[in-house]
Amino acid sequence: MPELPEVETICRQLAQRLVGCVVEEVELADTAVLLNTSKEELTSQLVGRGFTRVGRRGKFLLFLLEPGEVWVTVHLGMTGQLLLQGDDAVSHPHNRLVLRLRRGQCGTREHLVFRDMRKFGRVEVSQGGPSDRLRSLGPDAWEPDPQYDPDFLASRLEGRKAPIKSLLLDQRIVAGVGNIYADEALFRAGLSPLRPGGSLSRSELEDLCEALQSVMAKAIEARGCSISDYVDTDGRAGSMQTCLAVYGRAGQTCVRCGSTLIRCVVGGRGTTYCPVCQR
DNA sequence: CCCAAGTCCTGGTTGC
DNA sequence: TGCAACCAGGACTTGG
Repeated sequence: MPELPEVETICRQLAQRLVGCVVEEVELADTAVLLNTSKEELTSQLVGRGFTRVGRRGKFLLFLLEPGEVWVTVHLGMTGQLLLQGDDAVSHPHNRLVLRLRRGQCGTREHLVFRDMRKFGRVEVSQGGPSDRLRSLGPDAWEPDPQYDPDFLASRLEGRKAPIKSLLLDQRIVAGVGNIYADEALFRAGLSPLRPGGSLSRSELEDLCEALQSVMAKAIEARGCSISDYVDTDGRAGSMQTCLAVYGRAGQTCVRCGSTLIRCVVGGRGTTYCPVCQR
């Protein structure tokens, strides 16, 4: 389940290892991964161009290729993986797209593999800028985004009656939060996931802001959370799953007060929280 | 058979 | 009354 920390981990790896590689060949195994992009467009825009920059916005990965400012925007969906493999790359039933690359003039061969079991991931090619889908995103729920602060959160939550958990998952409000870190941040902030978004006080908003930042920072440090399918570009798991206080722990005891953690459904999403610590 | 996930879409409701 | 904003729920996908 790639959320902001998992995508950031992948982004950092690819920024180091993908820049300087030129696309030699495109192997598309499933046209359904393409969004607003034809198979012909994918090939003609990528072959012969080189990666010059790798970035992230929310849960989206952004790749800039030159010459001609060609952008590739990737969303990993639920189970998407981006793997960087050498000549030992092998075919796999869930490989959707493979870019065969060459590093430098006569350098080594690499393969950038987009693998996705559940088929929710998407790849989009565009010129002059990344995907239009980025336009509706709120600021990243993480420190480096200067727009992200309690004031902004307050303005977006004012008057909202939907549960705060659902609003945190709305990428138009803040970007990068998924089901795992929404539950974890609400636990850290001592807030019930069921609270109407507009009912949070100023100090509660500050706590929530701080909780999101601290949980994101810790998860990035742990190189992500490997609950089900997530791995980094080398296929290695992260370690954040061992640090989770509530997600996946329904029926177990609260690490803070010892009460039994409750599971319920909020906005159609499984939600775990402590009925004593979170009010 | 149902569950999990993230995003998009739809249809119904609320509030100005 | 009309309209936009809001909210809930379903579709999509497939292995466990």
